[in-house]
Amino acid sequence: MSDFQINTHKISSLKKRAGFLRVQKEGKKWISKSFILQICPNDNEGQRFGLVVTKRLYKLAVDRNRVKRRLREAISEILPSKALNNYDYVFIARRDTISKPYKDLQKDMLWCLGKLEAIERVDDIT
RNA sequence: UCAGAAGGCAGGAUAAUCGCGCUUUUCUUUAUUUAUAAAGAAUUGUGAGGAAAGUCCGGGCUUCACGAAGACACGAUGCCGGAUAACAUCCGGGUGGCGCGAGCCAACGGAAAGUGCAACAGAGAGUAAACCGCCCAAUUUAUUGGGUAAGGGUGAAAGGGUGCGGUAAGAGCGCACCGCAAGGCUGGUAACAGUUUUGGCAUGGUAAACCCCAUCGGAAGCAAGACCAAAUAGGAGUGGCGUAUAGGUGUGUUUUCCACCUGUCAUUCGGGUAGGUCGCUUGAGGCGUUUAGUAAUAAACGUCCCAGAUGAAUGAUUAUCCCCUUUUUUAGGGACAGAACCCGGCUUAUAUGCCUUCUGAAUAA
Repeated sequence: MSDFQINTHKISSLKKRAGFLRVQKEGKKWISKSFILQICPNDNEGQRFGLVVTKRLYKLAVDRNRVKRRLREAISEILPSKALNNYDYVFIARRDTISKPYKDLQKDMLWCLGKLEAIERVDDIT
């Protein structure tokens, strides 16, 4: 498993409720103004991401779809090149996600990853 | 020009970079029987709505039930004719109401089958009733007995209305006109309309109160359902015999009959959760022309293929233009809102712009 494979690997999405629950229970999380990020290592299944946009947050389907698209766009730009492989990432939308400019979303994502990745690197060293 | 009425259309535009679903073609790699499957890359085409929404009706499609007779429910619809696969929809007409008008609105069958309901006021509220008044009679001159629904008063509503005659005073008591009811005739497919004869006023309202009448209605839904299939549990189908007792099933409930099952014997073999594939988009399809019809719509011909996802693609960022608000340099904003098996409707939300026809008023010719 080389670094080259990480970059070309296509990120897949979490599809089962069980996967989300596992990340929530076993993973670590960091909260930004745009969203909440939860991460958790998986069994060599590559990078996987999940999106959570509850109906309570946005009443209209149009708004929920818009939030998901913006987050997915940012994920596909950042995750494969910057984040660790063989981890599951779950993004939970917050009330401000829809009104934040796109650049702020990118910044918050890098910030969250940085905070969480730093912890993981310490584990790798030890 | 102003004020309105009816109907229809559009639902920001263009470009650049990056990206997603499905799809066309090609190439590479891997596996095996020269072809197919899987993965990756490039490439072609395409990718939300008028309401995609609410899930309120009607269908298609799918599975189950698709025995007989009887009784009792339940739900929906409700002027007439037509359109349609069907409808609670649509079109045309009738009746009633509103508006100067164009037009709009209508749960619009039955109250002489029955039951119920109506506060307060009022003498009396439904087989009418005598408080005041009017008239007659009697007498103790102020009351009693009787007649009377024309007048007053009460009320949402007082048992036909107006006028004339009539009378003690009155009264459909009689007559005329209007209304009402029943019958006839004429027009209309019909709802209904017109007209005429008779009656002599009976039958107040409420059925989105129960109800009655007529018509219609099997149930559940694509998480329907079909197939491939790790796991797990032991069963499932078919045929014969039996059918004594008892129980169960037969899709609103229930009764009777009837059938089947729970029993036993023989025989056959798969079973179906995770996951996957199909169902899944060529259809009561769109567009155009012609013909028939007042119209809804139908027919014929030509032409087009126009989302098919499944933790759910249809986007992100930037620039220019357009529109709106504004402090007119600039800044902010772009209605309602996102397909989930598919159609026909209904209902609700909807910034802004545009078009057609018609009505009323004012002015000018």
